[in-house]
Amino acid sequence: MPELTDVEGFRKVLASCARGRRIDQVEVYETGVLHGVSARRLRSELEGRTFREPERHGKWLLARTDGPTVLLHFGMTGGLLCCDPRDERAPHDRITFTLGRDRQLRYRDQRKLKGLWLADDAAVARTLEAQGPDAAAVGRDEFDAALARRRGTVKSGLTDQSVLAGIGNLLADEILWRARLHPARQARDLTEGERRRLHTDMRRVLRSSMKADCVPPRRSWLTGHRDDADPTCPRCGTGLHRDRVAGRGTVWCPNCQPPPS
DNA sequence: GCATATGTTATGAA
DNA sequence: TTTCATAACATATG
Repeated sequence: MPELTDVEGFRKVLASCARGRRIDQVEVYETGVLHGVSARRLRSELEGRTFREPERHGKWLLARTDGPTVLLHFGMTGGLLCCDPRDERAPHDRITFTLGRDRQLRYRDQRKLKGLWLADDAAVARTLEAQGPDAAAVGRDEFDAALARRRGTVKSGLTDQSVLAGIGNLLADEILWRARLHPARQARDLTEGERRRLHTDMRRVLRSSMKADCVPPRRSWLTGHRDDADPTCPRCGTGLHRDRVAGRGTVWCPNCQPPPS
């Protein structure tokens, strides 16, 4: 699931569930999601600490404490839940943080593609250095500059986390459809007007998606049609095309999004 | 068995 | 140096 919008939802879960609360107990059920830290050290570094205001950059969630920061990445199937410690554990609950008598934060992940890192401020900075500006915060000029110097397709530019942080496969298709740009257009070939439109529509898509904590599968959106057996464009009724662009399954409207010439 | 899945990264090639 | 496709990672589903 997790793109910027989903991770922003997890940030809200973390803030409302855990901010200001003391970590009484850390339980590791699957060490495969730990990176560069043992279960023993994770426990000893975090138990007794208090969660502070969490932050997000792109698809990274920064769980700040009064000690080290827990960096979380959710891969394709990860999530963060606020539970009661007495709730039955789900098969894919990998790490739990018990916060007092009636709260437990759970990192749940089926595929274990990513996971948790324990980081001091310098390590946090190193991780974020590799990331482009956050897609939900980037201004038009910076967005413009990043795309104008980018070679390759506009879709690969949007989804490259070192160019722009937070856009995944679903969001990229939705944004390009909204801006009426074919995903295989060369980023450098976009006119200034097209880049401006792309920035505006990206902000629109992100704002609506962040309200829903996901890319909403509404029937008025591309995402609401992409899994149909015979999908059509909600704007013009034309049959949608599907192919591989930038290495990912990509859906677009051949009428609204004219191919590169 | 095959292909697919909202993510990242190592690898080799263009 | 950048960008591309591909495979790999681990798991589920159609």
